[in-house]
Amino acid sequence: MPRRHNNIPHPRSLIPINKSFYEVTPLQLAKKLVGTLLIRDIDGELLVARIIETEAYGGSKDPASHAYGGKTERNAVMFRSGGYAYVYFTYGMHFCFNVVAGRKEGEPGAVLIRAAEPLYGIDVMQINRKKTNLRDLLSGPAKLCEAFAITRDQNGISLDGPSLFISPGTAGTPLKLTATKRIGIKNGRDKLWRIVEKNNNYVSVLL
DNA sequence: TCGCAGATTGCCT
DNA sequence: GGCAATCTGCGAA
Repeated sequence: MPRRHNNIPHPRSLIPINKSFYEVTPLQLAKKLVGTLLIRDIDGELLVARIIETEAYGGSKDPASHAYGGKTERNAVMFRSGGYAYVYFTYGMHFCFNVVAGRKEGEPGAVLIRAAEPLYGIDVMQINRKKTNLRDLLSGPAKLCEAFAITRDQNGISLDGPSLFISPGTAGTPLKLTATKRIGIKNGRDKLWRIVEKNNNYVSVLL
């Protein structure tokens, strides 16, 4: 059972975070995004989850980033200013959802949303995932996309609603974060750019 | 609980 | 043609 969050407002009252929130470096944004709420509205069906694990990519020189080596059609969204969704397809069957970071157009950077804690619309997530186990519902970037029905169609959209946006949630409350090495990459392994919320009962298995 | 193999498309060299 | 910011099922311990 996920623990309860009594301090979280009703989902219908959630509003998108200001664009300026995203106008920082990828690493800074990766830390800021932990504890915020990801909201998805699919034809009136509301899904809400609390982000608990992220990874930073990009900056000026990061060999693990899709933007390393220059701009292509695939990674073009990463070169925009902050606050856009960068969704890519990988391993022939999975989508991954990123939040573009940065103030200036032309400087690539993004934060991969790796895991979240389901709060509202759990039944819809279970249907989308074809799984009922709560612990496995959003415990990975591709799982999260499947549960939230995020596909190529969401690539490049602005994260200020209404179908997909991020809300402050418990942001501002002090959180205990752990920085570790990033998962599933070949280059740039030295960087501790994976951010995980510590002492989270729901996701402690991921550490 | 842990580790490994297989799935399967498209991007980039 | 190689390989990827992954997940799942299965078998072993």
